Amino acid sequence: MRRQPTVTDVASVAGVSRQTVSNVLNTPHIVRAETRERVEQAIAQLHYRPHASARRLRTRQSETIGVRLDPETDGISGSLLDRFLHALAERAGRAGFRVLLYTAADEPAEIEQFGRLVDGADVDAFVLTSTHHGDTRIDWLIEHEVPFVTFGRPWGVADMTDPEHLWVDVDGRHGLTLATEHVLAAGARRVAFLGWPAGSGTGDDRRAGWRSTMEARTDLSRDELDALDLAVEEDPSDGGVAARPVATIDPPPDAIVCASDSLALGARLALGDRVPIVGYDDTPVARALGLSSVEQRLDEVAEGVLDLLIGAHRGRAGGAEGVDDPQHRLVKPRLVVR
Amino acid sequence: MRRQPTVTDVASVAGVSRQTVSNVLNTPHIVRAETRERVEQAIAQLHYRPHASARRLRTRQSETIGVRLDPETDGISGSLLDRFLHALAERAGRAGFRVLLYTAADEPAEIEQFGRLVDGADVDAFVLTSTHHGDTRIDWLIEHEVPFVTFGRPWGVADMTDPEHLWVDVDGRHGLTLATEHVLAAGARRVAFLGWPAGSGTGDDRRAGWRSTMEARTDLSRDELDALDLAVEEDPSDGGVAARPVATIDPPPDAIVCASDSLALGARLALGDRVPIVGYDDTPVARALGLSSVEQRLDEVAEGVLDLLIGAHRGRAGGAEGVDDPQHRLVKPRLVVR
DNA sequence: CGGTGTTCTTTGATCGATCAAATAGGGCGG
DNA sequence: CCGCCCTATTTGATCGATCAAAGAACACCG
Repeated sequence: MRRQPTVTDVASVAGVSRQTVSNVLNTPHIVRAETRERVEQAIAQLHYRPHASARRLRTRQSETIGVRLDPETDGISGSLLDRFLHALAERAGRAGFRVLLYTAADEPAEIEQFGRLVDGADVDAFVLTSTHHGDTRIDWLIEHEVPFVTFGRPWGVADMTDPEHLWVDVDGRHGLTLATEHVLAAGARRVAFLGWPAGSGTGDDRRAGWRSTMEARTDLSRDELDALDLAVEEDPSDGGVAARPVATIDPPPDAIVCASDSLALGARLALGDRVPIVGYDDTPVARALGLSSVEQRLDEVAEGVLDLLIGAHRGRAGGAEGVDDPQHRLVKPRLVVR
Repeated sequence: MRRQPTVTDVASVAGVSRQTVSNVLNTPHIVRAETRERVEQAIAQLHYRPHASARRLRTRQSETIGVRLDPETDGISGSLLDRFLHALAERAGRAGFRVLLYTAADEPAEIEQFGRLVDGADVDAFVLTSTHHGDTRIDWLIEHEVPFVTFGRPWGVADMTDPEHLWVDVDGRHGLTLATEHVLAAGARRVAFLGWPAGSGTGDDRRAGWRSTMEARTDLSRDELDALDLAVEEDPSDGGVAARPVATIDPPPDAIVCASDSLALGARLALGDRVPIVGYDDTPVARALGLSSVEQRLDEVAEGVLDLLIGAHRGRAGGAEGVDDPQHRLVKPRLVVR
């Protein structure tokens, strides 16, 4: 590893000054075309690459996004974060950003990390993935004016439209509408929903998608719907036992739409392939079982996250033109039919 | 975000010079205890944190490890990388290192990334995860003297003991020995192996574990063993169809040990729970199905990777004392019994 | 008391880039 | 031909830390 060339080296080869080289890299339009070309040749000839740390020291921007890697590796949906990360890293790379990982055991530890990463100019924005109501991390970030975007809506009522809190989320309600309409169109009438107990924002949102579709498209009574609405506590290591209740619905439902692939797997183990089942997340499990599943468009989520972040980063909120709510974005999921 | 305090601020509060503050942070033992204490108080009082980019510019070390996020999100074992990453990020954090993600569509693109990240002083070492025989990335890194460690052995014969190529891997052979002995101890005699076609280093290694155990512990003939040795091409989206051949073994085996949880899922779908099945990787799928599975100790792998990297980083190879081969480390997996 | 180490601390230079302000080179109207 | 403006380029200072070497303080000895 011999010494890297610097702007000064490039400058002397091109017969210009340091600053002109810098201008070619950062504000090419102010450099005369002919000069620019000479500099670019010198850059190519020397294989010059700017020294990122030096630039960051001066500009006070790291162009790096911090993402916490969740400790939760249990649950079949674990690979979701993985896919999201991949989409994020890829798009970030294209936009000239890097993604730095960090871990933290709990919220105070994570806030400690925020401080370290921000003060050290390692990171200039964060993406939070597992947010919850009353999240102290969000308060800290807002208070310290550190840009951030969350993947996931804040389910507290007032927070949802807070313009300081940028978020991107997937429209789970719409996802379950798609799933439910799909099985209805295939001839089912009594479609059951297998989800989690009320109280989780995400779960309730998905349930609402099923319920509203059933109300609109079928003539089932309120009681009949209640009987088809199953809520189970999920335990990733129970071998699908939690989903057993689906087998007790009497008479058996024509189809089942689930709030997760993990629940879908449980239903599949309890019922075999007699009843059509639709999962949620389109994980490898759904693929392996040949189940239809609602796919979260993680690439679009990642794109949204970056749009919002770059918008905020540039001082103004919002990215794409013509979007009604430039601080928040709801991505429509897609049904993968198998 | 008001101006961060700098070493100079700390110095003036503590009544010492910049360099003394720097010494307190980097080489505390050369500072007199009394002075050190005063400086530490000033640091705490001002909430001073060193500016990482400034330090990196001067020291030419980023204390950051680059890891590529694999595009392959298919396959049930997808979450493996996720778990590895988490373990790596966590341990790296403790050792004062950061983990930077990058993506690349193919090998040339990845090598391009190497250049960018190294020249920009963003990263000073890499961890490679999906290596293959004749990997050009490895040649590049060795040629450019960039430290790296691979998770996974190079299966080429000569490469395996190359002292320039540090690697950590999991002893898959041992894993299948554990799995096979487990089902034998439970009373099985004719234990089948469900794996991939010969040619993949990892797959052959696992097969060898099964085969050698069967040869040592049972009186089955060579032909009988061949009949129990199944190799199938795996396609993550086939709904477990690839594994169907397990149902055709005649007479049916007493148990099946698999080269992956994904294959185990296929076997499970083909055979139901009549036959004990042992998977590999201990993914959420195995947990959900209640299957025993061989667990790769990813935390130990991550630890090994860091040991080797830090060793190489400090100029001498190797980490822990008393390890016979300081450039390579083989982690013993563990059988999770369910 | 001067010389000679030791130990601890300070000073000046530097890493590689960008910022801010100054300078050169035209073009053009008066 | 001068003055003015505009554009393209250069110069000096700076970001926040560490390196290398010089300086101060003190003890010990002949």
